[in-house]
Amino acid sequence: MARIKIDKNSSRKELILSKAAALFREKGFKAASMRHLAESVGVEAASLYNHIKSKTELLHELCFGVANRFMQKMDEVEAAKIPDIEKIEDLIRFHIYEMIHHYEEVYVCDREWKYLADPYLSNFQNQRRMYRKRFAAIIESGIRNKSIKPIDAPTAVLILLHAIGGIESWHRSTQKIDADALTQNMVTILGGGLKPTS
Amino acid sequence: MARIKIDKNSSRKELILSKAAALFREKGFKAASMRHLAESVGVEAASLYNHIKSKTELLHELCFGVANRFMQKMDEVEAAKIPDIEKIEDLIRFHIYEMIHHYEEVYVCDREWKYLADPYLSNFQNQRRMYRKRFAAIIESGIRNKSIKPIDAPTAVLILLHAIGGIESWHRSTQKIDADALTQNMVTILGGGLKPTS
DNA sequence: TTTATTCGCTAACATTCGTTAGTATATTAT
DNA sequence: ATAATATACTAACGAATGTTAGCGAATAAA
Repeated sequence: MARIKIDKNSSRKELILSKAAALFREKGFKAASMRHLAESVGVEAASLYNHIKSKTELLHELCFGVANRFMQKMDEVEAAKIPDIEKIEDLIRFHIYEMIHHYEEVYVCDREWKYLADPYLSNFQNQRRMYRKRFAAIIESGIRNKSIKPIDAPTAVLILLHAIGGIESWHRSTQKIDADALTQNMVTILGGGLKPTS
Repeated sequence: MARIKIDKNSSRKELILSKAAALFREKGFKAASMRHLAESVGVEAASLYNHIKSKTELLHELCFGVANRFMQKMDEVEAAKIPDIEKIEDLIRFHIYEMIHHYEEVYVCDREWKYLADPYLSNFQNQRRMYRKRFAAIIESGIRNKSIKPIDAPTAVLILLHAIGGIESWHRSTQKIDADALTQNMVTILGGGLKPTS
């Protein structure tokens, strides 16, 4: 009956959350069972409920943890006094950074949010819609001042966000180039597709 | 005890397959139950088994149906005597076309293949790896003859494929631009990111 | 040291799952 | 009309699921 081991600065709940992120990412939320999660934590399934309220709560916390970070970044970028194209590249770099350094949570947030229960589900969807609108607004501003090609902004946002989601494949790839090179390549290709062919 | 209604040129199994695609897309493979599927077909769950072998078989057929179409297209494109950049745009257009016109199956193939059981799983993963390799080879050829920017080809493939997967969001969007415009926008952005800034 | 609290355990629960067996009805072939 | 086949039904199965109750051990507070 050994207790869950914890480092300082991380509660038992946080340990469970991080194991849950890894498991949900690997198996998918529905396929991941509390008994699997318990095993990966090193404990019996029932014991988890001394720390968490439900399986869904884990998903809530993971999804909103990620969503909040992205919203905060968007606040910063909007407030910054830099050209639109730099704002976009800044956001792209942030997405890539998050995808690389908080891989499991970001992936889960991206692919498993549909299993959230209302009212969290609607809430999450609204946040996501809002984020994309704000992203598109930056692109549209760039189009108006001719620093970005005249394209359909929502489509561009869609492409950018999903393209970055593709790092998932990179992350599991065996022969991966280093993270900086990856970032540079992505910014080149994605940014290059936006700039006008002068 | 009314039988499943079928149009000519489509067997009962094909009807079940198409309903399964829609259901797996909406709920995810694990969350979609045979009882849900039965309901959407208009029949009791057990009755499905007069037409199919198992739930997993449905996933097999959906995934490999899609995968085979893409492989065949790749054969054609490789054999065509056109510039590399056109090959790539051709593939991009094909991906977009498939995503728009066979939305449910392509989406399921893209996101739910991990629930395939071996040996289908390994088989599918191999095909996928192979497809990307061939795609990357075209890009590398384009780089060698200077018609494409010197970028990391596998990264570019990753971006292209996932970007197109983003049409999923477009498909469910309320205010969607028309399909041709979407295609043109995507080709502009993605193709533009590859061409050298002359 | 005693007391209170945190936490992990076993056992069990009600559901839901994919699937099978067995039977009855509808359609097709003879 | 009769026989054969295809297909839908009800009922039930064993397994797996998320979760709760209740008990004892470990830790922290007094």
